[in-house]
Amino acid sequence: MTVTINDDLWSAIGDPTRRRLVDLLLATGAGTATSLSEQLPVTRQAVAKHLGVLDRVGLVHATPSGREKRYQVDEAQLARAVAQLNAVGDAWDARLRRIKRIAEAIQKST
Amino acid sequence: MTVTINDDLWSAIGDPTRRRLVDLLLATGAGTATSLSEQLPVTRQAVAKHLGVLDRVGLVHATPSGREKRYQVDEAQLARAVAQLNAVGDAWDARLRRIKRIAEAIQKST
DNA sequence: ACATCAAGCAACCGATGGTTGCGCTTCCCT
DNA sequence: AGGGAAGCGCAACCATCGGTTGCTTGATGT
Repeated sequence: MTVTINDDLWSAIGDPTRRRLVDLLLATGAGTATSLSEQLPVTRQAVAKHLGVLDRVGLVHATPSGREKRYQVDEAQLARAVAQLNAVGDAWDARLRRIKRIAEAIQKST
Repeated sequence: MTVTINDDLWSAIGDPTRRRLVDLLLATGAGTATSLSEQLPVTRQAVAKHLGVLDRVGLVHATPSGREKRYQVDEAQLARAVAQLNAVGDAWDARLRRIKRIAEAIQKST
């Protein structure tokens, strides 16, 4: 039984830089492309692109304020993403436990 | 507190096709590039490449047998990957709950 | 012995993560 | 009020990656 997941959402958080971006936004509450890029080993433009894809999948949400553009995490969408992570993790975990159980049963019967 | 994770392992399971590959291998126990490609919407060569990266990060393990090359999941490594999924999920979940708690406290105090 | 099936190269293509460089708007400071 | 600095957006470019097609090579089974 394959877990049905939204590939867009998953691959959004599949990128390590974007994951760190989400981490930073969660830690500081909000940030701009420039402020975030100062705490990451990539340029502002790269951060801006990542914020773009995070925005597109709804994980993050921007509010322009003068010459700045503050981003912050969309909590509901992030919760959905976490749920998907858990779903896949649980499914694989169940498979692993089942395999182990069968393996033990075989071992016992020999 | 950022969760320390192995980016290689994560981005290995970040790709949707590779995730389905792992699913298939878990479901059927083992498979070759050819047999797996028959159950996926991609060519054998694409599957072979994916099996290559899964092999490189140790999520999967090949045993050549004649002209075939049977792959199967490395359970220990997959367990480690699942643990990382859970770690990130838990960290974000904790953050979300904390934000919600603070938000409620602020609301109450106004 | 020979056709067949599985795997391995190699070249190519589009998308993506990253960079540099430039221009434009908004702010702030004297 | 004017002008430099700050922040953003756009464009071109490059390397890597997921995917394809085409061909070769090696084991299998009649």
